[in-house]
Amino acid sequence: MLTRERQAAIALRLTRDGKVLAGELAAAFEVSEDTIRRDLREMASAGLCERVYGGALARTSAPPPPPLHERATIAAPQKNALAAAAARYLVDGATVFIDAGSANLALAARLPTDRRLRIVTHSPAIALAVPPRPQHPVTLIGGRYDAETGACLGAETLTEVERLRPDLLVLGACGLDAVAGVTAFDPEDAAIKRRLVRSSVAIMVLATAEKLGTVAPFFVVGVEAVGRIVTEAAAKGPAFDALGETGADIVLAGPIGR
Amino acid sequence: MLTRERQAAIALRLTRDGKVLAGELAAAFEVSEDTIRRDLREMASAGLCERVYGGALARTSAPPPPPLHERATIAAPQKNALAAAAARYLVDGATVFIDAGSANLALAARLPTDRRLRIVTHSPAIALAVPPRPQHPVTLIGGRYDAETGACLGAETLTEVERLRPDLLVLGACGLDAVAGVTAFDPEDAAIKRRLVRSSVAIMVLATAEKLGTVAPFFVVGVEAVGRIVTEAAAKGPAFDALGETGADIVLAGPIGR
DNA sequence: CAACATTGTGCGTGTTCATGCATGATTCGG
DNA sequence: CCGAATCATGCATGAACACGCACAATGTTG
Repeated sequence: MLTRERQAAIALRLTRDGKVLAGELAAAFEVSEDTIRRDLREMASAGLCERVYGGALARTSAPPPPPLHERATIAAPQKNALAAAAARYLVDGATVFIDAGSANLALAARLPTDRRLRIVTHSPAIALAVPPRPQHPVTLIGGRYDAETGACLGAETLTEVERLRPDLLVLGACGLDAVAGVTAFDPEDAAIKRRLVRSSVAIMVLATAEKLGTVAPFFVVGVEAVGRIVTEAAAKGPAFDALGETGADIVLAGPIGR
Repeated sequence: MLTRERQAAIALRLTRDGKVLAGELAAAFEVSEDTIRRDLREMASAGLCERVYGGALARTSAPPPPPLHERATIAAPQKNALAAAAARYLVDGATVFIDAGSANLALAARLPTDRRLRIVTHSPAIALAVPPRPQHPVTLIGGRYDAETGACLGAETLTEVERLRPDLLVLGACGLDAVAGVTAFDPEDAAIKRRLVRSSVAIMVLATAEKLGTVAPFFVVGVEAVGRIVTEAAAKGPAFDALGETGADIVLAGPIGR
């Protein structure tokens, strides 16, 4: 029996019984308990189960996706490169709505200091990320705070958002696909995004390579409405080519220092 | 049995019974009381229970307010009387938005059968309460369901709501005061209510006696915007008199059979 | 083909953990 | 204020554990 095969069988038992015992598994698969423990350790570090004394438990509740400030630390170089590339398209004097998202957070942190930009956001993390400078005043839209998306959502936020007419919307995308368009994980988030799209003059999306070609459950807007997509050179592939045919202005971000 | 498993079982008993006894648990799980005490200590430090002499109590953080269908059973005769009085003001052919609330639920259940009324609501309970009749078509507005208020709230709901122009809004009021106006317990609920008020032609509020003169945290609309208030004869008092001076049409509901 | 790297496994060793018991302190109820 | 119940703490014990090492099977390179 292959190791991966055995681990898959353990995962099956986990979902079926909610727990597994190390000794039990060792007997069932005719391997030593050490091997089982190694399996469980591996699976736990991959987030497939919770390791406890005597065995392992199935991951209870929803596997909590890392909050925004943690997402910001993964693939940080790529996101900084995206932000640097996107920053070139922020025109002096514009009112820019920055949607929630880790790539957008990077943009907020490295706004070009040589241009005046009025920043509006419904994400507290982004509001905090903008370095305090007189040329970059920040307006934070409030509402019911949702830790998952890292933004304020709900009816109150929507009411505030619809009063805005930003020159540029830096839209966050949980998924970006030529056919499915921009999609989001949360229905409330998607509703806010849709409203933002309607009221914004121009739209720009920052998307790391792994977002391209992926689809999240809730539709926001088609790609044809997005004027500019900033992504990585590493993203080239079928999904990238399909996006290029939609007419959007695609900007490739290289390493920062280029 | 795994330690964590046992603690989960204890947590289950806690939520079910509200309390647990150390000796009882020791017998049930066939471990020493020391082990149970260790469990309870651990759980208490994790905030899962409150440690007391002899056992532990469930964390009484949020006292769960009774859901809508339970609130409907308290003061039911008064609410039915309000509903009967309010029903007289539903004009044939009107589109009526019925806001969430137990008094409004009573109204939905006893709509006058001799008039055609297009019912719109964002409360599933109210949609279900309307007896299925061809002259009373029901439109349910969706969104994120909130069990506390018994209605759909959030950005999606607001988006749908603002497309409506109902002839009459039967507004729910958590508090009704001559000075503070109509107020609500939930900010999201209040935001939806405000939008409904803006788009409705006429507004009617059903308020039991105990609502009069009370104030909830979130402002919805001043009393001057409410065209008709239906309340109980038993409500007469200072708060009632103050309301009368605002110019609203005050309707007193008597016992049903009068 | 031979030498080498990689991987999965089992075993030995020392460590950590869960548990029950003993002990003395604390709390409760009368 | 006293006895009984309950508790926290320390300790002993055995089970479960992580780690390092050896070995075999397999794949890789020269």
